[in-house]
Amino acid sequence: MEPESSLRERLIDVGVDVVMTDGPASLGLREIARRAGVSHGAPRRYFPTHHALLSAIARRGFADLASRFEAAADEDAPPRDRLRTLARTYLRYASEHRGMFELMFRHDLLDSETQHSDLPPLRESTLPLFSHLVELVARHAAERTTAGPAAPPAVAAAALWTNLHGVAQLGAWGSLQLALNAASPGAAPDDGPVDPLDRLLMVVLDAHLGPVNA
Amino acid sequence: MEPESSLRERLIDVGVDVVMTDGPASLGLREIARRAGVSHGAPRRYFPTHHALLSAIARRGFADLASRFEAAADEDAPPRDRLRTLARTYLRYASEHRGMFELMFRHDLLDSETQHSDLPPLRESTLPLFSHLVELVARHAAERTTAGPAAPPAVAAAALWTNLHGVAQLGAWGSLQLALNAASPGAAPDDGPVDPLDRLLMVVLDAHLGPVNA
DNA sequence: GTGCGCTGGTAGACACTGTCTACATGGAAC
DNA sequence: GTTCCATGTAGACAGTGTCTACCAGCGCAC
Repeated sequence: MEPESSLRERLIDVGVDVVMTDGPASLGLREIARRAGVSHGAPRRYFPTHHALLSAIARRGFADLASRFEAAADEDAPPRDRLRTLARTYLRYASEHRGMFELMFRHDLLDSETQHSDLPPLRESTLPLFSHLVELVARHAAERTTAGPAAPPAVAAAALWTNLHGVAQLGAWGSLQLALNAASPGAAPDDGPVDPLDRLLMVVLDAHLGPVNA
Repeated sequence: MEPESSLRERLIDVGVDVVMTDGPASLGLREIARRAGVSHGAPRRYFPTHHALLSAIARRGFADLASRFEAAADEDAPPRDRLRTLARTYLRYASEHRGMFELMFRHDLLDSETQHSDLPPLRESTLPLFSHLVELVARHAAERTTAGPAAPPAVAAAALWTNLHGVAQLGAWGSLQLALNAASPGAAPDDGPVDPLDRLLMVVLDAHLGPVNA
């Protein structure tokens, strides 16, 4: 029923499906072609190289993530709440779409610089998100009345962003759970009233945005 | 002159050299064997699989990093200073040994779980560092007199660690510089009196450890 | 209507990879 | 002096990404 779903889109669809279920290791060019039901040379008509196809798949991931941010945004909420849901959305995406998230930051598999049609290069995909983050952080800082030479919003936002990314990355690897369990052996794996990663997120937000009761 | 530098060690040496200069993409099994001057089947005598050899190379990286921490440690300095040099050491290592750092966290290339001789599995390589971090964070928190229900040291340390890792990762990719430049277009690439990444590090430390003048 | 060219896909070759297996070779133990 | 084992060689195998030649349709000028 889809209007002439040209092979180009079908290849990306298949790739998205593969990376979601089996991870980037299964994203071979021939494998994608096989699952799409075409010969191994067919993708070449639309993507000059393997990396180009993977980049198109990753682009879907960035677009998906951005749409989740939009869907979860509540324009009327105070900046701090908006930042919290933004952070939660980021971490949820990373943990629920582990394979895609991994691909999105595997710059050795992507053409990060070159642009293929009239789209901007992949590396700039996170820029709109980042500027949004900067704006929210700036508004939050403006509302807080604590004095002191606050860091420029861009730097503060970068600090928060890198922290979220680090949590996502190390959490996806499992190192985080390992380290936390090793450091607090008293607690059972998940007997606490709250998910340990969620507790970590609260600490992270408190660190970058100040305690909630200030 | 080396006393019977058995091929096992030589392969690791060559691998370390390769990953330092050309990155993990050039760490093919046959490529390493070629540069070591042996046939492509030789490594199999010492490493049952390609991933095992890569894991041994990554292990060198973790050991190197740990020794740098030891070398830079000043036992008598206050916890906050020690944390700062630790953070600096981490980020310096990541930026100066980009390829090795990348390999160390490419779990798809490593045998993170299995142990090969009597060594602990690779995934636990960061545990000593982390417990050290927990200890320093705890001591720092104890010295600070600000009241409030501080987070448990393990969680606070995890928050700091993930932040450092995120800075290292996104910094290595270049996204950080891109984002910061895009957000503050007034500043020339490097006209500030201080390296932008260093400034970011200061903000990160302030966020997790409290402002320096408290 | 009959060629023409072009678009979109096929199929095979090439060099390369990691793994496996059969085979040399050399030195030490008995 | 012979056997045995450790160490390395060399070839095969399936698989990869890329490149190139080919080929089936199809619209379209003439």
